[in-house]
Amino acid sequence: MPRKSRLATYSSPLGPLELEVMEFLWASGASSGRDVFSGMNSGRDIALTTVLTVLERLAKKGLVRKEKGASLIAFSPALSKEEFARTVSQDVFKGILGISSSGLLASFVDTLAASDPGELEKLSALIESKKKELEAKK
Amino acid sequence: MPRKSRLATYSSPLGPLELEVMEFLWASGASSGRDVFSGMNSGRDIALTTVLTVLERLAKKGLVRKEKGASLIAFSPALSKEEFARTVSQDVFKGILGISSSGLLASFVDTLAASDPGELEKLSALIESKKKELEAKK
DNA sequence: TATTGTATTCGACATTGTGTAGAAAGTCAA
DNA sequence: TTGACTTTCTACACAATGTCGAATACAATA
Repeated sequence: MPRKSRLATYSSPLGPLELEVMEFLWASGASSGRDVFSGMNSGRDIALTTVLTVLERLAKKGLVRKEKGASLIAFSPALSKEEFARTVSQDVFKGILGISSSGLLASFVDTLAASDPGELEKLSALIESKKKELEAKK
Repeated sequence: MPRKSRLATYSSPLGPLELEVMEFLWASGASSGRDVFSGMNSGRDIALTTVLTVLERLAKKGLVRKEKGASLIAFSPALSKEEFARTVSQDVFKGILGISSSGLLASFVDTLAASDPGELEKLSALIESKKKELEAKK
């Protein structure tokens, strides 16, 4: 029997190149394939068609919108960077929580602190308001 | 140029079958290949060798230890479920933080609250102690 | 010892996702 | 019509994973 689906736990929706393309689109908004191609100054030496293919696949995944502009076709992100991150992290968290929640929190706090200590404050605030929210619901 | 590495962002170390095997090992501790095979009552109809192969690959990845017991070879998890989750989440968090931190926190809190509200308290505590720790370092 | 019945290892094939890109077809202005 | 550029098609490569059968190794036994 062939394989059914992809990973059950932490979905990994994008490869490096795909992510690079998305980054460009998030930064620049609607762009033609060529724009993306020349704009993405990845160290690499990629062919135009490679970028086009990636764009196409991204569109198939619903991450990019493809619209015919005046003459050229324009590609634009279907989700903002934040929405995307949110969607992905939602899945990821669920997957990891499914495996084990203990230790996870500590890990999260550590990583966050290492990357941007200021965020700890925000997180505190979020927790407080979430707690209130839960109280209210009760 | 061929591809270099796997996903740059959220590594997804295990497939569904592999995870199933790990779950079994975490639950049962050291087991022979056959034990795993018959113990994993996955709905599926898998061959013994399939399980063996997975076990083998898991061993190659360092997630499973392979030891010759009395007669049979025994496989045991090289990391506890918690250690594993911690390792994975570390990577995952970093990946996602790299993409976008805003929204991520809210998402995390939401997911956590939905899965186990009690954990919010723990998280608060962790943040507090982390903040103190950072203070001290300064 | 030769036989039998597992245990373990090897090598293979299939599928999917991603990187990569040339060939072909389409479009439009000069 | 021609030429340059755009867009689509088709294809190859490679890694990860699921999936096994064949071959080999072994150990207890007839």
